[in-house]
Amino acid sequence: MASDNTELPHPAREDLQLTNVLFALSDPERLTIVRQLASGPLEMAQCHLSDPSMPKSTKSHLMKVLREAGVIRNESLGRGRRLSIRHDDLEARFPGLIGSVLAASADD
Amino acid sequence: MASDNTELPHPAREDLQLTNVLFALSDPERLTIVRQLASGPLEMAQCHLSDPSMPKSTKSHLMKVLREAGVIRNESLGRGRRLSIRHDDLEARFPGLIGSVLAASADD
DNA sequence: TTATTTGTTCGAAAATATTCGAACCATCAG
DNA sequence: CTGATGGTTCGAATATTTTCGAACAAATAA
Repeated sequence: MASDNTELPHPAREDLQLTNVLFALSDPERLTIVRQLASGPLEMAQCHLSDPSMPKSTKSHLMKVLREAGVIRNESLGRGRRLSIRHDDLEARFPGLIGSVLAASADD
Repeated sequence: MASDNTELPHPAREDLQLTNVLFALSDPERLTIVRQLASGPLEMAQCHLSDPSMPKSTKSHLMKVLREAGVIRNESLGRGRRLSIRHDDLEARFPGLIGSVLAASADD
């Protein structure tokens, strides 16, 4: 095959926009996702939402917003997806930001 | 007069929600406002937006979102309004957050 | 091959946010 | 009092997000 159809587009580090990142993190459901990824990469199927009955298309959309903002990485892995926080890129562009958000969201 | 009609409601420190704060900061125009307040309180009339022709009702609405999220304080002062960042409250609830946002937004 | 698991994408409906004029209110100057 | 300045609030139009079913696609299991 000529191209890998399963890889999704990710913004380059230098294209990350602070307001996009803040917006992506400003939704409780999306923040829940990011918190689960804080301790390390996770397969999407193991990443649970507050509402377990949420349709997969909605879950996919939440991931899309986070990915397009540059908050998470979404790679094809076997049958599913491997999700991870783009720590290095976020830290390089917005030092301390993701850390303070995660720390603040810890005590809820 | 029995009550001061000119004072607007502000959420208490313990009621500040991280996602509300992130959302308020996720708009470029609102972030511009907050950046101007970073160096100290400002009278609203001296707080300029990127678009100088923006109607005052729109400007007032931007301030409302920031105030209701608990990011800024909006007090009546003489004929106008005195705006300030709620540094202490933000720092108490979300340590380091506002600082990293301001630092990240500095180099744009 | 066929079926199952795991997700993405599309399109339309519903929910939210934004924008802005008009009306209104308070303060200060004259 | 009258007018000018500085701002809030309301309502309606517009724009953006969110939600979710249906259709599709890739990888694995049987």
